[in-house]
Amino acid sequence: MTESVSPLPERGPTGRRTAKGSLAGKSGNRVERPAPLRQVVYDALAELIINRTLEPGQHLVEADLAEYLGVSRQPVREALQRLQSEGWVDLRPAQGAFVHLPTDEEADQLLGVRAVLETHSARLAAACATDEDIKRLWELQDVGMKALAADDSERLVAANADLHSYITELTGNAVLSELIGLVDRRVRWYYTPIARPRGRDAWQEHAALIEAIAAHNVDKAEKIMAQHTERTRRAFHERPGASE
Amino acid sequence: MTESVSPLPERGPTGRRTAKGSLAGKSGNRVERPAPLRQVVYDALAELIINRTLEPGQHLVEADLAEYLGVSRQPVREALQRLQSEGWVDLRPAQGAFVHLPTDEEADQLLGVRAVLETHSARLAAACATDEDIKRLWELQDVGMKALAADDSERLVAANADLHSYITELTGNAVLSELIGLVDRRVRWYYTPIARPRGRDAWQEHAALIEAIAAHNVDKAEKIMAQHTERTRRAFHERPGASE
DNA sequence: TCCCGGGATTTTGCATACCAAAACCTGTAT
DNA sequence: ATACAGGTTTTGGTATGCAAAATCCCGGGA
Repeated sequence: MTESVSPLPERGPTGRRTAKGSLAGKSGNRVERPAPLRQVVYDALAELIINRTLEPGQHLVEADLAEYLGVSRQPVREALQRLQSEGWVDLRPAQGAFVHLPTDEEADQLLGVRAVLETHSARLAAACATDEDIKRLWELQDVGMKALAADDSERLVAANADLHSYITELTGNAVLSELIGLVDRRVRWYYTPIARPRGRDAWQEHAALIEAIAAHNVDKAEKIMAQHTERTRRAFHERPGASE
Repeated sequence: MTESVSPLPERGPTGRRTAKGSLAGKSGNRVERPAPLRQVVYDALAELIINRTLEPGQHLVEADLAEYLGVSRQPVREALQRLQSEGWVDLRPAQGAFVHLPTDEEADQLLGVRAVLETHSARLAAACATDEDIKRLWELQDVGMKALAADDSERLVAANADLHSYITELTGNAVLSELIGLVDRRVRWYYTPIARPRGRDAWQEHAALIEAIAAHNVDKAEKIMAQHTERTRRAFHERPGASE
């Protein structure tokens, strides 16, 4: 074998020809595409982790998960790696995946980062929200108040996530939205146990926040969000069972 | 086949027994472990993308990359998926990977997020830096000044990344460091073309920043970092070839 | 000439099978 | 109890096959 490595085949700068013609740029109702299996597996595992079916620290064996989900090891491996990159599992070399054990310190750091990102997000949202956006915010607020009245913890957490998520989308900064999405989803995991006691205050703060955004008062929106996220953080530390 | 899906095997709450005894918590000189192949492939591809061997928009064919790197398709797939999650490539379903085409808008959004994170990072760093840390910061500053004098663009970008990265580590917030690491690495990709003109000013600002951190003046450190990152953003927009 | 359409080709996504190395577990001898 | 030796489990990687989807190519019709 004297042959050296073969060079990468030349495929041109764009690989394929670029889209052109009258349809370019249209949002387009894409044809329905079945989700890749690795994505389905990812969602399934994330759900199992969030609802504590898979307990923190538990060893996840690829073959078992594959059999359980009725797929081969490949999509399971790929899902596990993504779960690792997003902090849901730890992948120990030659040992496999373990459901991540969140420490108090880590949760605090995560809540700190979240506070920074959400605060900035509130400022941007206040700057550019339209009347339509405001209307939608009040609708989401209403969903949350209903969940609060029904004392439904799960729906409450979901509504909270929806509201925060919608605010981040208002910013028009896709990078920021995506990052907050990652952080918030993990925060949500830690947050569940304090959702109930924190609920009433939190949703009052939400109302004040929406008012500030509606008034395009960027400084006020920023300040309220900073307080709101800081209080959530404090609530986490004062939760029953927190290590003092 | 009347058998339903089998339940997940019970493996106990922790899967394995937890470490205990006198060695618990020690940092431990781990035995040398060869890097997983997927990691090697990831690094190799990231390098090829950063140095523009793989051009933005180019179609990356798994089989070709695998042959080029002398590995099978599996580690290549896994590396590509991680590259996607970090914004280096776009993975289009049933079409494969394409080197990400950064748009001006996206770069701006990224620089915006970076500004927020780095600003917060500077504040935390100023609050808790030790004398040792300060010494190290000045050393890194020195490396940058030398690269500036030598007019070595590549080393300049690297030194810049090192300095910023070290500041984020000072915060003691691992989540924040990791997030900034992700964002900064992408920023660095866009940043390279403006490193030279921005250089002299940037390193003067670095010096002022280190002084503020050394004085534990959190507000000043925050303000300087905010200005610093905002000016970098501005420099990007005023770069030669920017679409007005 | 330009557009359209159908078949050949390429590439992905996933399944299956297999293997070496590493880590783990267990039972035995000290 | 501790240490060791051998068997088992699990990962990480390779190779291969295949269906579905997307692309490409080419020839015919407007």
